[in-house]
Amino acid sequence: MQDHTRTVINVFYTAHNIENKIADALKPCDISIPQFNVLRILKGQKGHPANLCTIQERMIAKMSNTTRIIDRLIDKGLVRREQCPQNRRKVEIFITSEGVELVDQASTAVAAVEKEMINKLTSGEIDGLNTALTKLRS
Amino acid sequence: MQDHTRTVINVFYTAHNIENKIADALKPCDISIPQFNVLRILKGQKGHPANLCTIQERMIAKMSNTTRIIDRLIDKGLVRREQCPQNRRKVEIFITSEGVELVDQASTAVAAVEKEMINKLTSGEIDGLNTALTKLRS
DNA sequence: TTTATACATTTGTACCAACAATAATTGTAC
DNA sequence: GTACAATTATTGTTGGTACAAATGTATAAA
Repeated sequence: MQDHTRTVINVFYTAHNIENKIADALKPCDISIPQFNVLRILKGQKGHPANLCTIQERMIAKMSNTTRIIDRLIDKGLVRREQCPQNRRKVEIFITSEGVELVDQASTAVAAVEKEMINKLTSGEIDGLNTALTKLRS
Repeated sequence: MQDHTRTVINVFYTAHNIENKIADALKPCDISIPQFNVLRILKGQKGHPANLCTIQERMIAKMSNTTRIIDRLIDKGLVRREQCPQNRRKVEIFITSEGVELVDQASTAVAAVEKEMINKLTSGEIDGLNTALTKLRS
């Protein structure tokens, strides 16, 4: 296999591996990674609601999917959706108290997994990794 | 945001970005990345067929999904499926001449994208990246 | 004011992935 | 040789993602 292919596969494989570990950590909370991300963004709003637009900007996925991810969070009672009174095109998403409780629990579990992985690298290696990844995308 | 979270997101974001670039390169060939991977494995068999098992081992996806990915390649006339005469539980997958032609074309396009990205890094950076990624998974 | 354009979100379609359950075949123990 | 387990592949279900088209609302232009 050629050098460039090997490195690309390494990035894929690692990302996939990390995703699996985080998904496993979220399993007791019964939420997916995208659902966790939405909850985390909403919690960061500190009580204020967020439009779909705002949520979308901070997620990797496309807008059209954000609607459906939120549908599932509503089914679970973790968020609430209301039409924005100032601009009725917009929709405001609120996190519920159940949602806050769950995202706190989930964050602890995810942070533990992340730390365990990152601790395998020196701080120099972490810097190098971040620099290389950013260059790859540029 | 904490350091470990930032690095994990960087890996995700980069992997996603690379996937998008490769998927775009495959668009003219009208195949997805998993479909391309199956074709590449079959071409590597150099004329011999491969069981689902064998294909599965070299892919990230689960067995159950490999069946359906191959269904789509059959629809496009790129591969053929036959029951293995020695062990009728097994299924042999053959690549067609149309499949070989397409995978050659696709490989060229993908390799170009990969090279363009990797060329942004020095060979030292590539080594460091590979080492760091492998450590992350270990 | 009517028309056009842009914005914010939703819906439809096709594909991929994880997981569980099932079917068919083969291997093994007795 | 029959009962049971293991292997190989398929199917069903749920959730995620990309892309295109559609809906409803707001704003600007004629």
